[in-house]
Amino acid sequence: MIFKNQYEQQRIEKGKALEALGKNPYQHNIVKDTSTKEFTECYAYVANENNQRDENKKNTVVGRIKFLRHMGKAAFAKIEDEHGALQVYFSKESIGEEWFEEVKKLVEVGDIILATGFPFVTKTGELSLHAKELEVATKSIVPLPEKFHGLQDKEQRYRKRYLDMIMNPEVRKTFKTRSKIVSTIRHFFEERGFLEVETPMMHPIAGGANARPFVTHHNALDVDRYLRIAPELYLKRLVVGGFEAVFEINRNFRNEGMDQTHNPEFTMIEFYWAYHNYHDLMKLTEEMFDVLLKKLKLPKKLPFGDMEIDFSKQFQKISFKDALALIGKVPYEILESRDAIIKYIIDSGNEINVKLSLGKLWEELFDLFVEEKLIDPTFIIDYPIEISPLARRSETNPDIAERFELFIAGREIANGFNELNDPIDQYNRFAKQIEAKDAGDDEAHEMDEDYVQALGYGLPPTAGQGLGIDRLTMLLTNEESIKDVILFPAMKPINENQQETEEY
RNA sequence: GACUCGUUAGCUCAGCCGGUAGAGCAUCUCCCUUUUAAGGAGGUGGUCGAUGGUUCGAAUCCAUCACGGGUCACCA
Repeated sequence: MIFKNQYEQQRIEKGKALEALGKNPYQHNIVKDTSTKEFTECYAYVANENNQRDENKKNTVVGRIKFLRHMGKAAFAKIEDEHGALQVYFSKESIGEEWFEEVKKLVEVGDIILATGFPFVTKTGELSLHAKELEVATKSIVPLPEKFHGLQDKEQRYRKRYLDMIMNPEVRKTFKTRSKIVSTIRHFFEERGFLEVETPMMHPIAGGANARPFVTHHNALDVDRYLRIAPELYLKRLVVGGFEAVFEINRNFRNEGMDQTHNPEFTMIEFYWAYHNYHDLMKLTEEMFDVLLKKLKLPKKLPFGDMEIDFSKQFQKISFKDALALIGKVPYEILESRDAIIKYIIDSGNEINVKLSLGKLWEELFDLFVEEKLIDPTFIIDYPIEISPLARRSETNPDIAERFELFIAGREIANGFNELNDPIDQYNRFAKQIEAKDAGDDEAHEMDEDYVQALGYGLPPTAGQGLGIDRLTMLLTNEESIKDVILFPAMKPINENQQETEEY
């Protein structure tokens, strides 16, 4: 039996008692004509009326009881709906003696009630609804957590997000903001002529990023499929096909560790823009942040944790190499020497794999000395080619990719580049990845011949970018854990031995 | 994966120099017709995350396991 504790049993009995009185504890066809927010806004004038009430008005409000105070022959219930809260007053006199006595016994915190009556202001000055009718819309069986401290336990908050939402209104606010972020971005791209598309989530080859994929099996075809780690290669196929500006906002899946900034499924927007370059992308990204801050009514000096992020100036642009020297304070003169870099890293008290190539060592230096210092929005440009397998090579410097990443608050937020569209070069880079894979790098890209084939038909000059929606949301809602911006974050199932499977 | 902290009533927590459990809120029974975490009186409720061990005796000490938080690693 699921509802086995004494409180739940008691509440089930109360539901039955309501039924015995001819009151369905799970009504459906109830009519609500006013939200708590509309009620408080509409009747603000009542405070100025002579007797502090307007008995000519009649409204029906529905909400979940969060507080309930019985005072003998009268009672106050604070009800909450999606947009606000309202105090409902009812008494023996107002709803009838018999029903009042039943309500006293059978209605409690957690229940969803419907109250009909007129607006008035209490002695203490709170605009309230004076109920003439009171009905139970939904009887709640499981008691709510304590009213003052609410639900604190993070595990319960993530596992039972619905309860978290009932108890913590700011959680609802965060997810509304997330929704607004997504819709703002969607409109931003649509307005600029981008076409939203949906590409496969199940891939025969996991490509477009360096990550371990989830594997599943398609029975009818008897083949394994990989949950996508990135939509990149499909979106670029669409550009080959003639869509010159496309975007997709959807989930990626990566079979890796979880922490404050990583969830196995996370949301990305990727967009591809033919006949544009990565400088256009950076400009577009700045515009997008501008629009986002305006839409969300956020200040240009955005607080985040104990930082303040300055969006009032143009985003800084600095090359990868300059960032190492100027921001990371790594001496310029060691940057061309693998041995010198290795020595520098070890001397600074860090461990390093001495087999790494120069490009990978630069990446290590960046992660160690630069990334966390990039608080205000900063584009790092001109990446080493060998850590950019899908990016176009610079015409002036073959070691450099025409690529940027955007960092804010010490974190990577976006990654964009001019797309590699030379099919032969792409084939060779895949081949190199295969070698790495054979050498034991299980995150190296796989050969995707169909993709190379697509490039063979001609991918126009195109710039493409990916931006993590979850991390963006963290930034704009000032949340420090990705779990706080994902409605149902990944959690380990509770041990089966401890679960009961008795029948109800 | 490593380290670390945590898991006690429905919820929030105390107890942890070993002697088989406490508070507040909630719930139950009363009183109370303008309360704001309402108030007053009295009650119910817990195999102290699980399994072993040490001990005359374990919520408390030890070990293993489960789940969670944090840090690190992995990971863009």
